[in-house]
Amino acid sequence: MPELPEVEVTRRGILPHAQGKTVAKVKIHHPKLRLPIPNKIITRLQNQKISRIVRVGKYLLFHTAAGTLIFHLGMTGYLSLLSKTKSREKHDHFDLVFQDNTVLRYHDSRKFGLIRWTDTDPLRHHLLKAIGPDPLTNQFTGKYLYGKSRNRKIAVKPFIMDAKIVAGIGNIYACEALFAAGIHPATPAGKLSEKKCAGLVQAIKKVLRKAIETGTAVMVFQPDREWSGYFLQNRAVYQRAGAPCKNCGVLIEKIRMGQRSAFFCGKCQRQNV
DNA sequence: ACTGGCTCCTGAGGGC
DNA sequence: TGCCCTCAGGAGCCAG
Repeated sequence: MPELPEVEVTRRGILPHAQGKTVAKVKIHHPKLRLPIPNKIITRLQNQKISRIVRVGKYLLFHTAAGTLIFHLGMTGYLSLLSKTKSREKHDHFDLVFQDNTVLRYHDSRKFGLIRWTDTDPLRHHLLKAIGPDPLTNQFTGKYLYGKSRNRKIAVKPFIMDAKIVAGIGNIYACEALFAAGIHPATPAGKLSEKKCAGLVQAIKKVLRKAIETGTAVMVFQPDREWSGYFLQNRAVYQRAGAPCKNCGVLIEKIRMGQRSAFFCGKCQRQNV
């Protein structure tokens, strides 16, 4: 599952190969995603230059003079750079063919991804307008999180996974950040002190930055090499149920919260806030 | 205003 | 070896 760090490493990887290039052709192979890929992008993107590629949460925005292509990789989506037309495989949905014949290809087996187009400001697009700040920006502070969490009874884990609060924190990094901050995932969000909120925000930024650094160092994104890296190598709790906590040795627990699994150390992560 | 549950989809993995 | 069942999960949407 591409989480925010994977999306950011994808952005950095494709940047030198896609930004500044002009789209010669758009090919929609399988339009069916979470929403169908709109046909209008074929004409809208043709002959447009990709001026900037920006990330907001887990969304990637490809800006052109005519409008913006909005990408979300969903659960299983990834982008590949191909030096020339390579034979298509199952679940290849979409190609951006640049004037120099390089191809940016979108692959997504579970079809949870999303490709949208907007002629106007993408931040006013209905998918993005209600979204909270990106966690790596200066708008995401302890004070902000403290203010948003007042009177909220929801558990802190689903709270920080709510895109309206903060954009793009998925299950893996929610678990990892809560471990790093020493907060039990079931703690009601409204019970967190201002200090705990500050610590949680710092933990979120830290685990995300570390994953981005690791991924950037590990992944060499170049034509004909497919992007497929998920940075699970240094996880402290995620999918480690039954294994000893790296901090205290107590066995990591797994509980079901809503529709998601939460992993945590019952000794290092407390509800006394 | 909040909260929890449903839904889309397919590959992986476990059990037998 | 192979079949079948269950599960995982981002996030928008909807009902209570």
